[in-house]
Amino acid sequence: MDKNHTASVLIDLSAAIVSVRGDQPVCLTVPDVSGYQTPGLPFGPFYPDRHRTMEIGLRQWVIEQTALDIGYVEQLYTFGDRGRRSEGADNNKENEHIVSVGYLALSKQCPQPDQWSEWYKHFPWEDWREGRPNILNQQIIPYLEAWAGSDELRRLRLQQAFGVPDKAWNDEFVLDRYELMYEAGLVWEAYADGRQKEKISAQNGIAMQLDHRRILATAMSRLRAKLKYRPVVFELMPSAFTLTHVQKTTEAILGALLHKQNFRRQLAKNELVEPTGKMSKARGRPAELFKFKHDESQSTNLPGLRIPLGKSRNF
Amino acid sequence: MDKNHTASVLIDLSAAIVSVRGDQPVCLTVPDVSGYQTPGLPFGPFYPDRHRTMEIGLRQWVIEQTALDIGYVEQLYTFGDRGRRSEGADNNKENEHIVSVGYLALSKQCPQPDQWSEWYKHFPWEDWREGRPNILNQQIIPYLEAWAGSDELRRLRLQQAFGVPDKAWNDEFVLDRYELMYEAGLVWEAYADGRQKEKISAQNGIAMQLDHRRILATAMSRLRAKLKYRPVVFELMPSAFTLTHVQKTTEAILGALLHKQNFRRQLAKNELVEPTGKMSKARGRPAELFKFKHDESQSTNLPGLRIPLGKSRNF
DNA sequence: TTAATTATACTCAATTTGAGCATAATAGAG
DNA sequence: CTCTATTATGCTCAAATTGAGTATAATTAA
Repeated sequence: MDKNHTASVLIDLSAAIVSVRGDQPVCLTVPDVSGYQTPGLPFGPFYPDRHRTMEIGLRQWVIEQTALDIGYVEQLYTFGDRGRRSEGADNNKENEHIVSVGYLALSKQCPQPDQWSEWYKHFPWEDWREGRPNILNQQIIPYLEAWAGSDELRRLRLQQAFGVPDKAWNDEFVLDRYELMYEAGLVWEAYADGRQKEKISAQNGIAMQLDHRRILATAMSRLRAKLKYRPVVFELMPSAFTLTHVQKTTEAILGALLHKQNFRRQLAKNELVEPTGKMSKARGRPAELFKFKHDESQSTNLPGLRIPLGKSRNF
Repeated sequence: MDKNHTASVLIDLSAAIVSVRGDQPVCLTVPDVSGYQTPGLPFGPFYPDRHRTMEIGLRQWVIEQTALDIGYVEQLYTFGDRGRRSEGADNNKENEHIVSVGYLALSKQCPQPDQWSEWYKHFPWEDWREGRPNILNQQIIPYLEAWAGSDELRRLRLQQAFGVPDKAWNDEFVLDRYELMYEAGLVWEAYADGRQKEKISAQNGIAMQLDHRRILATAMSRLRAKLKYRPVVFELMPSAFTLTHVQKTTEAILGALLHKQNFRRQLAKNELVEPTGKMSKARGRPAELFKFKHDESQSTNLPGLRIPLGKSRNF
């Protein structure tokens, strides 16, 4: 190993801080700084001699910058290739390289509505709650088909990620779909990174700064997967809630509708909730209010919801 | 954010390169350098201006140093806290901080037997193929019970990780168990890091350098989990194999025995293998030789083995 | 030729899933 | 006060999957 190469880097801790507002999953964003109208994920530097672990460092700047109470935090992925980042007018001395460590954090509340951006504005093809999104057949699939042409490998990846022509849609493959669209030049970021010469015509969702939409896609994939075997939904719920509320929150994240009675059966079987004795009042028959049965410390290792793995989700 | 703190770090890419030799999962290790008799995982520095992504950087030094053909590579976790590392006599200028990015890599072969270390020498409590390991009841559990005392939180974590007293053993919680043992001062690394004053008497598995045993535990957890829903076993198999061979390999990684007929039914149902027409010859009735049905490019997104999630595994 | 060994086909009860109907409890309209 | 819209919840039932076998086949080694 020769030493003619620099190995010193700066570390950014980027966070996809997720919450659910009404029936929409949202993500904390910071306003545009680059001149484009693209929001970004919040991030802060990691100071290794100030914080013992990166997670502590992350929690620190989240508290300082947002005053949010984030309970659940999970490391997503470490990206060594940030594309255009290092050319910018940042405060890094002499064009130093930046590695970004992406985190997923869950928040029960989302105050200051304008700072939270809805997932499906950035990924309109991922919300199947009202049937197959039109943007797929009208925009995305035809473009991707053309891009694949007769390339066998590309067609296989297309089939895997988007289920075309005959396979089922898998809600967990958010990242795969985004990366395929990036490679095919179907998202703005591909143009911004110089992979694509012409600016694309269609707005395939609102773009984000740097690789932030990729980090969000990673967060969505991970959260959708985790939901099915660990009880993380409750990190997004208030202390007391109705079963329907849990279901609506789950459906928002999955971008798909679930069978009501079967959903409740899973909750009951796994003993994830217990009644508070109180009732909610709204339109219709009042619903019982429940609370999550277990404390934070062990919540990550509990069974989860056992949601069907993607059958019957092909419309 | 003040700037009185340094933010510049060096990046190590550490790899748990896993293979299976006979009926034992093994991991590539490098000999001791620190004077203790503890092996370590191989690692190399990341040069951000030489390699576009960290995975490329990793593959590069693996090829240079080991000449191994690693197909499957997956990022595990990025650790910001390496304990004793920065005090060492390393070649980093002025005590620079090191962040280590852990990777899991799978190799079909493992030449040079002395360089590969068996998993269960480092984690003897994780191999349940011949029943519940004695070391649990004779060493580990009594110590942990004493450590927990009447602390409610500690007892809960103990129950989660080790299943005591009445819950089932979950083969995926390798990391949780290791970290609990570390906190309780039951492994050598806790002593080496200065968390534990006295050197522990019992050898609870062979220790490793720095945080390498933690990285290996992360790799084991991830691989055991992944095995159940993605067909990664085939990354450890030769091009043609018998169904029994697949099962033995799976059992080695899980550290648990599986029901033969049901295992084969899963393989058949998910259409993961296809016959080659050839037969193996050994003792007993010859077995048909199969090959993995799909190419590398999509293998990560295929269904997998759907192995029971940990029932009936409490002896 | 026989025993030991390994492979594979087939069976069956228990459990889980997918999908639905039936009934209960409320608010608000008339 | 009664009816209707609305939401909650209990219950059923067929289909699929899982867990745990038994039975039989094809080899090698003695």
